[in-house]
Amino acid sequence: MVTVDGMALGRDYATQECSIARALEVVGERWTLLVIRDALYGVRRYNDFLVHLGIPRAVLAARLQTLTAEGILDKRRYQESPPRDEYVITDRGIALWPTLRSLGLWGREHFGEAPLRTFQHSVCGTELGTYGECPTCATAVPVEDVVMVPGPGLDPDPADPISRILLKPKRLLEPIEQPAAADPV
Amino acid sequence: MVTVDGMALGRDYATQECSIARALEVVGERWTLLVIRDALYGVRRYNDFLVHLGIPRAVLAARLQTLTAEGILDKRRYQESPPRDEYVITDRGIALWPTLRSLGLWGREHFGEAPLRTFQHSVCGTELGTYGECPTCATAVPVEDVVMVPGPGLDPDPADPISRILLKPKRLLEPIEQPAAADPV
DNA sequence: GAAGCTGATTCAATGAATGAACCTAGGGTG
DNA sequence: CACCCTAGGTTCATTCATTGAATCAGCTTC
Repeated sequence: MVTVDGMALGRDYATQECSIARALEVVGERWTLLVIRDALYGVRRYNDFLVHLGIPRAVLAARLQTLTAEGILDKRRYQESPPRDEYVITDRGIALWPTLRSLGLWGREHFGEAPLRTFQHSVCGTELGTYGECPTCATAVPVEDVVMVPGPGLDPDPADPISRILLKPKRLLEPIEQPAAADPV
Repeated sequence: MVTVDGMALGRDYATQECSIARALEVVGERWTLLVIRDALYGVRRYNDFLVHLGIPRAVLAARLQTLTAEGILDKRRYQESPPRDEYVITDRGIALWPTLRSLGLWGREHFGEAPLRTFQHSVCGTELGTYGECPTCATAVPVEDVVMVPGPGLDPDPADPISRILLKPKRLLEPIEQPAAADPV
């Protein structure tokens, strides 16, 4: 019975007086930032996260709950019969875009061979800078004005349906289109 | 086959074709980003990381080894007798500054009460923007021109000596001054 | 030669992640 | 009604990572 309410010593970064440590307590767990990335891409449903991330179900359920509790995702009912919920990213989650943008750019520059996806300003088509700004327009670009454009490094025939949908250019935050009916090729 | 040897399936984010996932495979483990943060603050020695982070020794050793192998830290000898090594952040590690800056700002804005530290452009004193740029000078600020200034939210009498040194304003990357001799109060 | 500093490694106990199986509630079809 | 399907989970045994304490090794100073 070593239970301590909230956060126990040794399990978090409690001794760190630092906003970075604070942030990492919220989004620093395994899978969490990838869930937020997917939410920015427009993924909203349990099953879509599941197949796109290849995450264990138990971990996904735990992360969705934590992120909802932290105000990063918003769990909302999108149909009543049968009752179905979706997880929509909030402003607090959207505010992580500069972090994810710069992290992705770092990964691409230092570890990527071919650019997998580029992110462009929908107004002018310029690729975004390090933190998600537009070098051409010299302004911060609202996340809803960012277009994700798949690059040549992507697998042209991925296994899961969400990756297949993400092969087409797409605005961030825009919900991914659900396949209307089973219509096998 | 996107497999990179050294990473086993299921333990990493191998199925993710994404630069963010790639980056998180390198810096996404527990403690790793805090080690890099400390390295940016000028921490270089095993013992300084140890006492400042409150990290288990085994984990610190593992992280330092991984980060050195990934080219984020550079292990170099700083004295021969007795042989002593220090871990100095590389350009690849410095390139993570925008990520850490935006993550810290997010943590402060959404979870922090009082600003713990501010980061200013040494040339003009302006607080940096989201990704570490200077709004006044309208330029990207090299990390060595960033001054970390402690804020009012910090514990004025922290336990470990590194935190005590970090109570004074200090340029990033500049190595922390080692206490010359034991001089107890 | 005893003690100290630095930079580690080893080890038992705990906690988290994984993957497979199972569960629930509501629909749709025959 | 029986049956299968889908969406969104929970449960559980196994594996893996983290933790904190103890120990170690090289070198120096007293």
